[in-house]
Amino acid sequence: MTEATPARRRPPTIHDVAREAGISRGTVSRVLQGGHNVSPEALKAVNAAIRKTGYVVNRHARSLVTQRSDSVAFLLTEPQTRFFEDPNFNQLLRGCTTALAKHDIPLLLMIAGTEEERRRIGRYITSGHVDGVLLVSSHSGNPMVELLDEARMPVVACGKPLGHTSTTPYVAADDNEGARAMVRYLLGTGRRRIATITGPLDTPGGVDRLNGYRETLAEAGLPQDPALVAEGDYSRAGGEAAMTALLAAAPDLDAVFVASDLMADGALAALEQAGRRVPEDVAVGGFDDSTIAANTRPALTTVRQPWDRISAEMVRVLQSLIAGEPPASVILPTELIVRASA
Amino acid sequence: MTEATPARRRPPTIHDVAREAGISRGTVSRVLQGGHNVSPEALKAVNAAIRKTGYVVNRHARSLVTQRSDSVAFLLTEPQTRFFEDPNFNQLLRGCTTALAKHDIPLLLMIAGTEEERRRIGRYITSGHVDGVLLVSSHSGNPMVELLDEARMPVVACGKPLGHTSTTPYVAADDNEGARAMVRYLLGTGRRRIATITGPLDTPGGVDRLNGYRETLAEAGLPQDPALVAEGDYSRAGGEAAMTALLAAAPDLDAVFVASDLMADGALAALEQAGRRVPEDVAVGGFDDSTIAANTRPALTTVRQPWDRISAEMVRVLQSLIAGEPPASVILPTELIVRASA
DNA sequence: CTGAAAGCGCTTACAG
DNA sequence: CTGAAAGCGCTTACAG
Repeated sequence: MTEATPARRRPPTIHDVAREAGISRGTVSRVLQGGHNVSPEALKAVNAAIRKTGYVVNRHARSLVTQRSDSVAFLLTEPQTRFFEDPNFNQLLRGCTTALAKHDIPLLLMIAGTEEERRRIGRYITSGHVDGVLLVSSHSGNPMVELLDEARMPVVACGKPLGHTSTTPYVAADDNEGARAMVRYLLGTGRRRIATITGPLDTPGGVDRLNGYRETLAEAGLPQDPALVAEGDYSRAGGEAAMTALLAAAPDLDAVFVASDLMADGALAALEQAGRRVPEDVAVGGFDDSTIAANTRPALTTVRQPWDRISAEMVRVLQSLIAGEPPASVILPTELIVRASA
Repeated sequence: MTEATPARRRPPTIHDVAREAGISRGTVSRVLQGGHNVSPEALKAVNAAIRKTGYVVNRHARSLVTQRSDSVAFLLTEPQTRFFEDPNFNQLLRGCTTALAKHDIPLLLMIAGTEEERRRIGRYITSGHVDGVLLVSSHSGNPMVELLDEARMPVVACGKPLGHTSTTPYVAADDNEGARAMVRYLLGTGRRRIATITGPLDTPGGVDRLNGYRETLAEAGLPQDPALVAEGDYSRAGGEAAMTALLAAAPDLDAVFVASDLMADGALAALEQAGRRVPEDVAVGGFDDSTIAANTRPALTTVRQPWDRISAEMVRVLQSLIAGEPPASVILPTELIVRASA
């Protein structure tokens, strides 16, 4: 209150740099673009002038002429609570932010929870305020997918978007093979009555992991018993409920493959409640290797999703899309992490 | 691959709207600014033209002349892993995103984990690419605080920044009173050997909650026993370790006030390990009322931080700062949530 | 390799 | 209340 607040000075412009370097603004700009067609002396003078003036490019001015925003939206379309409780979400968000930062591209976080938000965000995105979209949504029939597709927006999804005619490129872990690895491991430890708690069956992780489970049992010559399959919703409470249901339907189960760590944590609670020891009576395998996996009791044997690679690939694919290259999806291998629960 | 990709059409400009409405671009712009000094007929014609053309303002062009970016940075300066595991972080991030969205202001997520990131982000922010900063950092001596202060950047912190000469405005829950309410509650249930697991003592939540604990015991005429105080680090593992240490130092404790739910969850594990029943032998009180509080066993009695209000207030204060109003911090009341653990 | 100039899409005094 | 015009800070053909 006592000190006068000096107005923030206007930052130096390309004009200041040009004057300082004693050359034209066009040449300064050329240096900024990579220094092609610029003499070594000019290059040197400009760089010195930039350092001296503390020049930083004005992105608005640049964007106005290039018609690119050099920014990217990270768009959440899931019902809000779900994803904001999911430890995977944080890893993905952090990974994408970091990967983009390396290219000096800011990430705009957008949450399209309500219909109104969807409209506003749709308008914002399709008006050229971002160059592309990192799309996070797992449930099928997401209206944003169609909208973005029609607007010809470069989009890459996290996980294969289900229930669309459009073919949005995506990046995902190999859900099927991850599930197979886990079930093979459980079989290898002598388990024969292996149950599963799936993710929602309108999500790729729900479907593909269930298929991996089924195929592996079939290959081992084991029967498909409907009593051994329960659908969860990726929440802890959902995992607990599903486990309770499984114990009622198939009291003789000796293992359970759970399609997410969070649900597995809930399953552990249900098993404890039922007086089953883990892993002695029932082996429990999770999926994700999220931050909670090492903290469950017992610590969770699980399938690691390579979130660092997933987010890095999402950014890479999106940038290639923005550059006009044709789309391509990528599937990344998972890794079995053995701890105490199986 | 088979279909030709039509180039994205250039969006309509203010010029298209003006032509459509049969008036000048200046008047269109005035309508966009709120419609002051515009005749009802012109207003109507412009609005119709906007609808017809599907016009959306080009923010880059606008920012270029207004020298404002109409965007805000959400800046994380904590060692990355810490905050990305903290359930509070998600609530804060979601709340801020939603509150800003109502003003049509995008949130740019920035993570300043490494020294290099700090430098790059500092340059980005102080170059006018954002109008203000929502700062998340709890540990004292954060170098970004000084930097932003020198650059005269509008910034509001989540929680009082410690160890700075600058007086960055902040928004926080009433940590002291929240701790008092919990300890009073524990006293009210007859507990007399009440321990505490604090947050890091270079964070406001660490200090203020400890003070609230101490003051309440003193007011009740109880002695201050150093054996009843252990410092945690806001992590689950830290809570577990601290609880184990407390049990060794003060085996007769009958309650523990833990400065975060995550640490309380760890404390519950340690208590179970030690064969102490909760709440019969030891009452456990947490802090935050984060998403995990209802899922611990037993469910956690805790102090709710009003994250929705905190994030809404952070956005409000930041906007008033951007508008040139003088700074003001705000302290929000907490609420005691009684569940099963105490 | 370099400079002069046009233009990106807006806002905002300034006259009227 | 309205239009003409200047200008925000860049990039990019175009000549040379």
